Amino acid sequence: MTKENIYRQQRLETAAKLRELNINPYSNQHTPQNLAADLHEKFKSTTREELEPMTEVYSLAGRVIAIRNFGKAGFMKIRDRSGEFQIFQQQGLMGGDESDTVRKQVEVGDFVYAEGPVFRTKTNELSIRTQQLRMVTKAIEQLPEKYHGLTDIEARYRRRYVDMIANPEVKEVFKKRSLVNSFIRRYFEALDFLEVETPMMHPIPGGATARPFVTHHNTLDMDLYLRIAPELYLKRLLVGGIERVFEINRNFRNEGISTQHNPEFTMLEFYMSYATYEDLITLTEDLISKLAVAICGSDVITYQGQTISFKKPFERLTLFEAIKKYVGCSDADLSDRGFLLSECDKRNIPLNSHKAENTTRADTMQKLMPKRVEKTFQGFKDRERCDIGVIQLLLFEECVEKQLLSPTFITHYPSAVSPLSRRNEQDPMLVDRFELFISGREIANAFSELNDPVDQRQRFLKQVAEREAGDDEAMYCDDDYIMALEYGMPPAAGEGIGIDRLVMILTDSASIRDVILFPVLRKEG
RNA sequence: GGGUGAUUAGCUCAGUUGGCCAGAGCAGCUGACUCUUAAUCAGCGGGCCCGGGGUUCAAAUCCCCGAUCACCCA
Repeated sequence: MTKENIYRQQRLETAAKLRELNINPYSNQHTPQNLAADLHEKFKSTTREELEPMTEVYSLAGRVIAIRNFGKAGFMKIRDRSGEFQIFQQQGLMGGDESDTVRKQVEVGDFVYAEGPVFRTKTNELSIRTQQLRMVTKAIEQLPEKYHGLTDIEARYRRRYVDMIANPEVKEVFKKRSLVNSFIRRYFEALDFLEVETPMMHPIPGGATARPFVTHHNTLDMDLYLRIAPELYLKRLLVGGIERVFEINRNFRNEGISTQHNPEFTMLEFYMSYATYEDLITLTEDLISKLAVAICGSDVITYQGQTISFKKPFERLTLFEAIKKYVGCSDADLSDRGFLLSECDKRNIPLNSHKAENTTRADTMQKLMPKRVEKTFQGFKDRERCDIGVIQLLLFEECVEKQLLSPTFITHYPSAVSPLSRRNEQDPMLVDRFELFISGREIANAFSELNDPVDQRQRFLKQVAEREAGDDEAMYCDDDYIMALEYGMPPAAGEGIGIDRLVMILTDSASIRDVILFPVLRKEG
C-alpha cells in the first residue's frame, strides 16, 4: 500500500545508473520501422532454412512483457499495438556496449527498441536476432503477475491502463466499441444524415425525465445543467431545415450506479423527417442486425450464455399484449384500475410520483433506483392521482421487461408516459412509440415526434404540475422549444439508442463498467 | 436505503479453535547457465495483515464504528 516500496526505489536507481552511462532511459530517438503483426504475416510460411541467409534488418519497439535470460543469451517478448514478437539477444552479436548494457538493465514493463534480421529459433519461433537494443522508456512501477494478471475488479477500473496491459482482451472490447461508433456513423451518413454536436450545458434540462447535474457559470452568474438528453436541440435542427440529423454523445443523469447505469453514458439520437416510428422499426432492425454481423461476424450471438438472434424481423408486441401475456390478465383487467393496483401491490411496486411520469427517449434507460416507498398517506394520495397509463407501464417494467430476451419491439405506449410523442390517430390515449428490448434491457426508444405546439405546451404544463407536486424528475416547460415548434417542425420520427448497453451485448460484457474506459467510482479511502 | 461477502508483499492467493504465524508462488536482488515459452537451479531481501476503536496475558483471526469493491433485495 505504501507508495515508496523498494521495487520503485530499485528501478529509479536503475534509471539513474543508465543516465550515468550516458543512456537516456526516456529516449525518443528510436522509431520502429515495422510492426509485430506485419513481420508475423510476412514470414509466416518462411522456413528456418530459408530465413537463415536473409540479412535484411527490421526494427520493432514495444513494451517488454517477458524476459528469459540464459547467461550470455536471452529472450524477450515485446508487445506493440499490433501484437507480440520475440527478440533474441546473444552477447557478442550485438553492436556496441550500449546494447549489452541495456540487455542487463531491462526489466519487464520497460519499453525497448530492437533491430536486426528475422530468424527462427530452434523451437521455430519467429524472432529478431538483435543487433541494436535500446531503452526507450524505463518503467518504475512493476507490472502485475504474468499468469493471473490483474483480477481485482476495483483495481482494474481505477487503473484501467494496467488492466489493459495485463488483460489484453480488454482492449478488444474497446476496439469493438470504436467499430460500433464508426459503423453507425457510416450507416447514417449513407442515408444522408448529418452528424451534429449540440450543447452539453443546458439552461433548462429537457428531453427526458431524470435528475440533472447542476453546475454554475461564474461570469454569467447562472446555473447550467449537464444535459440529460439532446432531444430538444436536435428537433430544433429539424425546424432549421436539417431534415436528417444524428448525434452520438454523452448524457449525464444524477442517479444510481449499477451494472446497467453509469452517471455519464453515451447515446445515439437521430431524427428523420417525414418518417414514422414504424419506419424506424424497419431501420432499427436493419441497423442492429448489420451491426451484429459487422462486430461479431454473425447475426446470432451469445450474451452471458444465452443465444440472441438478430435475424429480421424482430418480435413485436404492443404494450398491452405484452402485459396480458406475462401478467396473465384480460383486456378488461387492463383498464381496471383496481386490478392493476392490486397487481402492483402483490409485487411490491412502489407507486410514487417519481417513476410515475416516466417518459421519453432513452429515459427509462437511466432510471433511478426506485425510491423509498413514501409513507402510507402520501402513497395513497399518489395512487389516487396516478394515471392508469402510469400504472400499466410500472407493471410492464416490473413483470415483462426482464423476460424480453430476444430482440422485441414494444409499441403503443400510453400518452401519459410519453410527453414528447405524437398521439396515435385512432386512439389519442396512446402514442406512436416503441421501445426495443434485448436481453431484458431497454436498448432503444423511439417515437413519431409531437410537432403540434399547442399540444406540446399542454403536456409540458402537465409535467410542471407533477414537478410542483413533488416529482423532481418531471420536465420543465421549455418555452424556447415551443417557440421553435411554432415556426413549424416537419413531421418526423426520432430514436435514441443506448450505445453502452448495445456494446455490452455485442461484447458479451456483464457490467456497463466493462465497456466504459473510466467508469465513475467513489473516491478511494 | 437494507442484507451478504471480500480487503494480508508490486501481483495472485494461503493463514485451523485467539498463542508455535507474517506465509507461498510469480515479480525483484545476488550467483550459475548460449534456443527459452509460467525456463531451470542455489541463495537473499520485501508487510502498520484496508482505517479507527475495543475485548484479552495474547488479535490477521473475536466485537463495534468507518472506507472501498462485488453480488443480492427493496
